[in-house]
Amino acid sequence: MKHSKDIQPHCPMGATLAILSGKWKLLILTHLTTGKKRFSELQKCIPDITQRMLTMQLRELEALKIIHRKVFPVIPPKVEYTLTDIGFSLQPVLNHLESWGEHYLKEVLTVPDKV
Amino acid sequence: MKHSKDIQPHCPMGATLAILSGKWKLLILTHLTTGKKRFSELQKCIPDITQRMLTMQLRELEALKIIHRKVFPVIPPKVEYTLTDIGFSLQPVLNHLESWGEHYLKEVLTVPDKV
DNA sequence: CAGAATCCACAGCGATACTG
DNA sequence: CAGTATCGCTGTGGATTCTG
Repeated sequence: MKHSKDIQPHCPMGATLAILSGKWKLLILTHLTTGKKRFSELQKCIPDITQRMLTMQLRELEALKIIHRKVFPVIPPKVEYTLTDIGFSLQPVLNHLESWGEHYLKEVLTVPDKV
Repeated sequence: MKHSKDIQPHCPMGATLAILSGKWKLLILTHLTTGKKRFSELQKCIPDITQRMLTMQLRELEALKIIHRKVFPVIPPKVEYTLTDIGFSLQPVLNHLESWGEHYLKEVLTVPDKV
């Protein structure tokens, strides 16, 4: 059991977490739900990410079959990223995560936090 | 923006992820959904975790108001951990995550992975 | 344009020993 | 029993430079 990236077929949670872990995957996924994006477009959407990280996370997501990478053999290079079917099926999950997050923040910020 | 632990009130996703990140939080949460547990009980439930890590993750979850820590001032010490209301509200989210994970694993393992 | 390669800092996690 | 304290490894992510 080296790190959390190892996906065991027996552990759905581990698989899910492997997909959601990483600092930028959520952002990338979110932006891809609005349609296909080129590498440079993603960079604009997520200004703080470096090329290196964007590349790495995209490759991971590709290996996990969450996104598809379409390379156009042209000069200058052009690559388009799209969600796969499985990738799209993540959307409701992400929404659920987000709506819970809102609920959580509201609750926690409401509680007077008695020390 | 140092690391992903920093929760911004504006980002529900970030909050949610901060809660789910960490190697053991899911396990701990899962075990606590079945009722209150003492420190030593959690250790038995999760044999591979070290005291240090168990302590750390529990403290994080406590700070995030996901669990409650009840200390009994007795000798020997006794501490009970329970889920807070917000902690309990996480359950459906976790189930959703898990069921998607199952779906995902089934799909991905099915696809012949054409290279 | 879309990356690959290299170098590096630091957070996460683990092992072990000690304590009220 | 339920923790601290200390040490160290390793992986993740960042900055920068180079390329087809």
